[in-house]
Amino acid sequence: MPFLLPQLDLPVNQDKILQSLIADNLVSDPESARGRLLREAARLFRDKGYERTTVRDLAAAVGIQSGSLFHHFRTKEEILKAVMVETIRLNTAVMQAAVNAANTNREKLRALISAELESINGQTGEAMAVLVYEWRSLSEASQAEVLKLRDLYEALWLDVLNALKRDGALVADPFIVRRMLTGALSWTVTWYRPERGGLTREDLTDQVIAMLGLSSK
Amino acid sequence: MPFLLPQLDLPVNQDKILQSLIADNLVSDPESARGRLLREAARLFRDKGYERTTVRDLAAAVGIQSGSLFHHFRTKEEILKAVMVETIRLNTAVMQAAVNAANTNREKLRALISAELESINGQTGEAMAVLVYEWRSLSEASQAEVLKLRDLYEALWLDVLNALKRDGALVADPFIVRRMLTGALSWTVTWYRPERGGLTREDLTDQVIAMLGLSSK
DNA sequence: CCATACCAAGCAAGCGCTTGGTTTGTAAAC
DNA sequence: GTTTACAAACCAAGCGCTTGCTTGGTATGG
Repeated sequence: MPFLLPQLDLPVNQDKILQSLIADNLVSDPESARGRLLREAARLFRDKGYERTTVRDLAAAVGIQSGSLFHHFRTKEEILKAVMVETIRLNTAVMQAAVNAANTNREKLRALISAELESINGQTGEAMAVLVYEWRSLSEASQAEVLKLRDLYEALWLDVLNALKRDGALVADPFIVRRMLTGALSWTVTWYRPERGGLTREDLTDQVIAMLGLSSK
Repeated sequence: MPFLLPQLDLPVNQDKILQSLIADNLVSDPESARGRLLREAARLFRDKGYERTTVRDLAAAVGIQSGSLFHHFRTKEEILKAVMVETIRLNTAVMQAAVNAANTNREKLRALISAELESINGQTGEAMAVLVYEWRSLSEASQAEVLKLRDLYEALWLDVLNALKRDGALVADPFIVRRMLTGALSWTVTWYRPERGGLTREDLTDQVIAMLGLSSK
């Protein structure tokens, strides 16, 4: 399957990937007016939900009047869509790089799990939570657009899981495992607090691998 | 730990449990005006989200005027809370019965997984989805109330998982496994469609057990 | 007779978004 | 090097509508 995003050098350099995407106009520069708004929007949408977040909240978060928002975006929903689209673009590129950097299928899966945990609980965490939990606030037309991008992302996982199934390392169905992992990993956003508590992201990755019965064998 | 809900006969009879809870005034009769409203509210809250669901929507769903709602509930939020509280009461009782009906710890875990999948994807599915995904729409005071009930529910899981850990059947940390399972199982509501597709609930339970490396050994 | 359940009407507040006009950054024209 | 031109970015004000909820009154069943 052809993959259109640029292939990047190893090891995974998240900042380099970001710069590349900004250059291609696929993601907004976080320091631009648009980028700052999207980051604040992601935070507000996650904290209060899309519906409870008003355009006045969004405007206040970046220090402008509510009406001025509509100079940058035609509707409030367009802001939500932009958060989702840019997030999924960035994360697909990062995950792709993580997979490329790994050698065995086991390592690839570990890289995917670790990278997704980082996506969910790191810098892009707010936006990832929005992507997962505000899905139904998007119009159907927008859902279809985002879904196409999401399919690319999911293909990364399924390739690796299918390979592990062929190897005999995985017993359960790859589709189902991926769906279970989607739920399990995205749910960490509700309870995992790496800053207070000894569990590092790598520890958590180990736990997931152990849960799947794939520990270092 | 004392458990205050009534212990019921085996095998698990969901209807009997429901009748018992209705008698104790812990859950509304689904055929009463209040019960019908709560069922419709759960459906609407899940489909459109709490915020997008208006009191006019809720009233129309049971065929009354919007103002008349406030004869039964003081605020819209009280409706959300009632949906959550009654759902968690019912499901705790059902799960408790399911655990009691099983003999080994492996069977108990299987019963819990199967029962939670039933809760999420069966009759009470709408309400369970609301319980999971509309949490932040509750005021903090209400959250604290519901949290107490949820702790009872979670204790059921942790007892079984801790026992499996002691047996050596489980490698990963019980707390983490439970949280992963919470995410994974509740996420099924977004993709699992038992009616169209060969995968039965028992099949899905098998897959989860297989994923955990606990298959019939 | 009276509480319970409801209706018809509408209020105050907040919502997304529009409008008309002003400031600001930039770059060519002189 | 100042002037002119012009679009992008923003403000102040508010419109039209929907929201959760209230009010005063009317059926209905025991």
